Amino acid sequence: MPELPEVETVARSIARLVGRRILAAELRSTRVLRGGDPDAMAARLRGRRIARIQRYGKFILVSLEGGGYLLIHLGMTGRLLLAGPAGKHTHAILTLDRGTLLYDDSRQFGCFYFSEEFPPRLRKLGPEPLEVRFEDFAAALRRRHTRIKALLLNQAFVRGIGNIYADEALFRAGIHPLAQTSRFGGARARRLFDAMVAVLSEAIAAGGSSVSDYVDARGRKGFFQFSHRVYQRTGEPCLTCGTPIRRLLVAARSSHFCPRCQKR
DNA sequence: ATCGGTACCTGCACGC
DNA sequence: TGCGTGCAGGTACCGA
Repeated sequence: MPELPEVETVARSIARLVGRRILAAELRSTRVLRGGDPDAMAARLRGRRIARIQRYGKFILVSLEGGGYLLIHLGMTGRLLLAGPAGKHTHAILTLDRGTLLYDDSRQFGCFYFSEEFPPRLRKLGPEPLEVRFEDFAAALRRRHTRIKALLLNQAFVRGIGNIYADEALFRAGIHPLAQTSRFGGARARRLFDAMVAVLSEAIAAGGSSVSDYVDARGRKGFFQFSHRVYQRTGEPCLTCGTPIRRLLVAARSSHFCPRCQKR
């Protein structure tokens, strides 16, 4: 579910937690703790005040006063909620001096764990797509030898783009998902960069895409799904030319595109 | 060092 | 009703 715009929306919806103190942590799943010991982590979280909440691509990093971090990734089905009730797939419950924070994730592809050090995983991420300079983006693009769809999904290239926004950006740029990146000239790089910035900005403004069940921390749905032009529109007419939207697998992910508007 | 495929998990929609 | 299949916003890990 959650890509950059959804995670940004969630991060904003929990921004009010800065300054709150964690009174207790109940950690139920070891899987989302990434092998950490639940009791030890709960003990490290207890009593700490939340100093800062930042988004890194699709990760949310909660910095704690006095050191230490809470690293959160929503995976495919993760939710951070400011109110209960806890359910079958609630893996973490933080009781704060005012309020509660729940982490819920049915598929358990996400994570929610305490880290003493700044998480090394975050250092391996590429730049933020809404912050990277065009010149750097274009140069990095030409250095890679792969299919553009796979590259957009590679978090070491740019961080935060997932399947929805990769497909939507490629459609807007008129680029086929199988196009080879090493052959990108300045014009195509520019179109892709502009499309990526536009689609992510618009999606953030819309509160993200609620494709099946995504909601922010206050339970509100996004509405960017109504602006999708290709994602999950297989067989429906292209909004530009009327040609039926096609679907193919790239890097084992569904890719939706218009065979007429998007050239290789 | 990069890649592309597969595994990890649960739930849902669909056809039979 | 139930069962099998395929699909789903994610990343990590395995060989080639």
